[in-house]
Amino acid sequence: MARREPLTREKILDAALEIAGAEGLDGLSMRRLAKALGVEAMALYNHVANKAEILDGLADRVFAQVPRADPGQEWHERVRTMAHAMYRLLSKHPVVPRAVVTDQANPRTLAALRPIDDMVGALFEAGFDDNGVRRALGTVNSVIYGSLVLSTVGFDRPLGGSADPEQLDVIIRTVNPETLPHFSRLLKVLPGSDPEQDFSWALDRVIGGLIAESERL
Amino acid sequence: MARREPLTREKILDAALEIAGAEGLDGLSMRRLAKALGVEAMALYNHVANKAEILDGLADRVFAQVPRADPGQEWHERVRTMAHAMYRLLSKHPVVPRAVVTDQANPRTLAALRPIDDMVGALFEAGFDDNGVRRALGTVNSVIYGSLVLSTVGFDRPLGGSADPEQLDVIIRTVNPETLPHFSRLLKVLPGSDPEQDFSWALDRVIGGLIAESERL
DNA sequence: ACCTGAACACCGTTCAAGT
DNA sequence: ACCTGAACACCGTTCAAGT
Repeated sequence: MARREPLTREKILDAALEIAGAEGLDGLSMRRLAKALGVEAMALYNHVANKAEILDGLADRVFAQVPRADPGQEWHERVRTMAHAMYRLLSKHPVVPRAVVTDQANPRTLAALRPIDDMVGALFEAGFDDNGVRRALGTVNSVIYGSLVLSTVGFDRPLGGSADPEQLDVIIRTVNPETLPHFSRLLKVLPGSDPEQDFSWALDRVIGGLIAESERL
Repeated sequence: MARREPLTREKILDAALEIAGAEGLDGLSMRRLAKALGVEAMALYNHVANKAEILDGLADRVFAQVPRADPGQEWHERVRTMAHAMYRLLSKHPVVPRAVVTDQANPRTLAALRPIDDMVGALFEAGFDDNGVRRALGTVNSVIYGSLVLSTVGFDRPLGGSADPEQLDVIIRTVNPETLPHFSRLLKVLPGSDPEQDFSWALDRVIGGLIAESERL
């Protein structure tokens, strides 16, 4: 009846990542997590301070998987490669961007901050000054996180999205081409879209803008 | 002892916007809202179906305040003006972008969709085809929502931000210039930044990218 | 028509008690 | 050292009952 091995922080994070993957951030509760580990909720507090520490741990794990940039590449190639890697990893674990943008997770281990440091390094190499790098980093981060959170929401794939074709159909009949002519035209091409490809397009527009700006320095 | 006037949907939304403004999305509960209105929580259900309908109502109200675009302006001026107006309104009511990106709100009244329709119209005028408009809209939306949610989070203003200078100080001592050289250099210019100005810069980079793309069509 | 009380099925977290 | 039971202060929502 006794557990063979006692609980550990690592086992808790393993289970948390799995539950969050299957049931989303809202499905990840201390009680639900404890049940998956065959334990009472309060046992978790022997290994983590609170729920925030668990979410930080998940974020740390995911960010730590972003590969180092190749220093041989040009700065804008490095930015593109890293932004892509972050997007792909975070889209595999949507709980992390969701926790980050709602301020529930705030990764701060060295491994988690390393990718940001590399990205900042690339932007300094582009010739931006301190404030320029802050703005450029903010721009890239906005596109990464904005794309991630909006792609899991009925918004830029508005009011239904490809996830629920039946509801989309209702919207198509609801949105009147007389009152919302452009938007209703757009509804036709929302189902067929690939979020990662659209992110890639957005990122290229942003990096194009950064290159143009860096050439004026 | 009796309330002079009975509860209405409008009064509920007024109170909800005020509570959310003062205490954030997490502070806005049905029980808390009812208390502010001098009523029991269950009374709210006579006027709204559920909490989601309240959040939709808040989003509808805010989006409905975005002014129409001036059809005399060039398409990219219209996109810039509208994106700015949306950013400024949404930053005044942070509960709305937060509810949108977490899928708790999904505005769908005509008044709320009108600004998007205008934006889509401007992008069609730029010469993009259906899929191009979808990607361009996604790019602009990502920057708007990404900037909004990250500016209220300890992230692009990382690990503390200007909101808590004491914690920022701790981070500056924690982030070792030996291990995170670029990032630690950036920490110095995070406190002095203005989120709206940084958004404006990001938006100009994006619109620059869209203009360049439209000229290749 | 509108509101309330009691209840259901949940939360995160604390604390004393058990082994 | 690690885990549990009971409790506290919350959630959103339903439903029968009151006026």
